[in-house]
Order: sequence, then C-alpha cells, then structure tokens
Amino acid sequence: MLEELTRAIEARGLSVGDRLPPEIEIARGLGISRTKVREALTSWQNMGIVIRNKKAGTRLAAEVVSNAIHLPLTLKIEAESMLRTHAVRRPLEIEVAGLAAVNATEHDRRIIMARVRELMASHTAGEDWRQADRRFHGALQHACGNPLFGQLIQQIQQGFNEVYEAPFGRPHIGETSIPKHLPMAEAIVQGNAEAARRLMAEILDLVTEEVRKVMVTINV
Amino acid sequence: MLEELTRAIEARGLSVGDRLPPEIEIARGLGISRTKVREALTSWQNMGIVIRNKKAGTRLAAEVVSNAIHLPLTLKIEAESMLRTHAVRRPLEIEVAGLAAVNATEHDRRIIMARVRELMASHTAGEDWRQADRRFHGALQHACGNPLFGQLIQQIQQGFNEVYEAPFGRPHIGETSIPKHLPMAEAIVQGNAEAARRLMAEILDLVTEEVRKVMVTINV
DNA sequence: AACAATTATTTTGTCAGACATTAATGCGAC
DNA sequence: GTCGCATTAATGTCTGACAAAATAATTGTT
Repeated sequence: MLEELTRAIEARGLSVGDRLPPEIEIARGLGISRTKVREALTSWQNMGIVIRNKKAGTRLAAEVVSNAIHLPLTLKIEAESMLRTHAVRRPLEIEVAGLAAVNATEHDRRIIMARVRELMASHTAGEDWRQADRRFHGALQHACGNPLFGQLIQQIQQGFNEVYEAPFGRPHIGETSIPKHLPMAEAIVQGNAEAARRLMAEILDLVTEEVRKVMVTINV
Repeated sequence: MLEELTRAIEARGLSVGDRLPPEIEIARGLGISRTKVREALTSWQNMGIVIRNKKAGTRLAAEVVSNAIHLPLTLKIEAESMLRTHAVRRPLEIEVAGLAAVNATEHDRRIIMARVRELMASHTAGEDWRQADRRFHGALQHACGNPLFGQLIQQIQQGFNEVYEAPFGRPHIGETSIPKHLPMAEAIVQGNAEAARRLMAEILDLVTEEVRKVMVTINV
C-alpha cells in the first residue's frame, strides 16, 4: 500500500509542500478503500512525511523516495542509507551483546538458545530467515536488562524498514554472518561478555561488507 | 489515545509477551471506537511495540513506559533515553550544518534566515518555540543537499517524540541554546562550514546539559 | 466600496456495523 | 496417537454515514 502510494506520488512529480488528492480520490484511483489509504497516510504522518489538515487536505512534508528495485540510482541511495543506519546501530547492538552476557537470567538464556536454533534451522532450510533474525536480536535486547536499548534499536530500524526494506529484503544479504550467530549466543549464555561483544561486532561488519558489495555491483 | 492505552496497560501490569484484550473490548473499555484503537495499535506496531496476529490477538513486543510526568523514576528513564537519542543525532546534525554551509542555494539561504527570525520572534514573544525550532532544523536538513540526513534525523526523532515528548515538552528545555541559532544561521549563509559545525555542536551540547540538569533535579 | 459577520462547502476525523481472512483449537475418524 | 476437518475467535478490510474544522463564498453594514 505504502509502495503504491509512493509510486503514485512519484509519477505525479509531487515534491515537498505539494498537496495530495483527497483521501477518497486516492482510494478510488488505487481501487482500495479509504480505510487503507488513511492507514498508510497515518503511518506517513507518524514518520513526519505528510501533514494533514481538515479543509486544506494532506501535504507532503518530506521528500518521498521510492524503493523501486529496478532503478540502480535508487538502489545505491538506499544502500548508503542502510550503511548509515547500520553505523548508528552498531555501537548499540555491541553494547546489548555485552550486557546480555552479564545480565541474562536463566529464562533469557533458554530463549536465546531457542531463537538461535530457530535461526539456524530457518537458514539451512533455505527459508526467509529475516524474521527469525529479528526475533533472535529481540531476545538479546530483552536479556540485556535495559529496555531502552531495545526500544532505540527497534525504532531506528523500524522507521527505515517501512521505507527501505524492500530492495534488501532478499534473503542473501547478511548470509555470511549467520554462522557466527551460534558462537555468539553461546558466548552470551556462558557469560563471556568480551567474546559476545567481539562476535556481535564481527557479525555487523560482515553485513556492512555485503551491503558494500551490492553497491559496487550496482555501480559498476 | 496512545497515552490512555499506555496507562491502561500499566494499570494491568502487562509486560513483554503478554496479550492485550481484543480490540473491541479495549474500545468498549475506553469508550471509543474500534477505529481509534486500531489506529493507535497500528502506530505501536510500526514502532515495534506490539505484534498482531489474527486469532492469537495482540501481544506486547516491547516494554511500555508511560510518560506520566508525576513519576520521578519514569522521568529519569525518559531523560536517559533522550540523552541517548541526542547522542545519536549529534554527529548527524553537525554534519548537516557543515554540508548546508557548503551546499545551500540562494533560495535555501533566504529560507534559513527567515526561519531563524521566526524562531527568535517566537522565543522573545514567550510562545512555544518548538515547532519553529523544528522548522529551522528542517530547513537546514533540506539545504544540506542530501535528503537522507533529514530523513534519518526525522525518523530517529519522530519515533521518540510520540512516546517521549510529553515530559520534555515544556518550552524551557533548550532555552539557553536559542540565542546561538542566529550566529549559526549566519555562519551557514556565509558558507563558513567550520563555524557552522562548531556552533551546531555547542547548541546540541547546551540541550544535553539542560536535560542533565533536569535529571539531577529529579534525582536529588 | 470596504470590511465584518455569517453561511456554505470541502476535506479530514470518527464512528458503527458487516463481512473476509487467518490461525489456533477441539473433535472425530482412522 | 495422529491426521484432517469443522469450529471459532481474533485481526483485517470495506462501506456508508455523520462530526468537526478550516477555507471559501456570500451577505449585511457602514
């Protein structure tokens, strides 16, 4: 839905300050209900992309960038933005790994091992392991004892996912890092904070490396 | 709406993994329509706070922290989270200031000066200057030439605003930094990147300092 | 004619109700 | 006991109506 809206806006060449058609016309134009249009617009409103006023209608407050996968330029921009997000997350995730090694309860440890096993299984089965990955990292964030880390990371990632996830949604990104998850989980369960931090850093850097490769592939 | 839901959840003592009542019951309980409840839950879903499943219902995926101003402990947690957000934004905002000094067009420069004048006017008039402040920084982000900076900052801030803005919404936070905005705007308009970066850093650090003061006040 | 007050209109915001879809659960046949 | 089917309880979607607000138009007054 957000994607269709994005495409429609790009096709019209709308930019910051411009007004969108009334909700009901958008709905008719896309052949969906006003409910869905409103949901998408509310999401954009929360992200600060549009401003809504009663009689005045809805206006763009930020530039809308499509995640159309076929455009090399767009893909490159998205790769850069992903690297940036990653750079912000990196120190947080590392801290989470270290804290989890120290603070995890017995219950946390069981969940962490269960999640990492799910991740490995999902990966070896050739499925889309992204959700399993998210759950695994979620377990770490919960185990670290400070809910603020988890909230911060999730909000940074979440805001981006909605706009930027599509092109990198294909399962092969981050694949090299998967095998490192098991040793890291074990380090956390054993309470080895130093090893946990080091392995988390290695995992994140492998992902970064793979995104960079995609960029090169695209740019050449 | 989100606040009421937050309070209701706290009152019930729900924590991560627990299930919320069905939407229709929440609606009845709060005396509002299911539409509004769904809107609020969708917002939380986008922020990664709840997970929704058809038959299984809605479960908490992250701890919900009320922004009730009367609780010292909560306020302290929120102050910490604000400091963290600030630490993430700091390097980005500084980069934006530097880039804006180099890349701003004549049009951008006029807008920046207009916005900083609005900010000063709003402040001397004793009004709530937060929106003017946001517009000013938005102008800088637009002028810096790379829309990704603006999007990143806005999304980091936006995700937090919804949950954390209330307690620090009172206009006095950041007041000492306001007078520094005019010199910074001038530095940018004059193309002095170094000065722009330095002044932006000073502004951000003044805000940090004020948040710290609030924390001390609360903790003593 | 200029300006103020009032009315009309357009658009978002909210609501209620119905139905579709999905996934857990219970039950029965094998 | 286990597989499959029906049940069912929840979210997801659609429709239509009305409320609220802000702009636009119109009317009244000086």
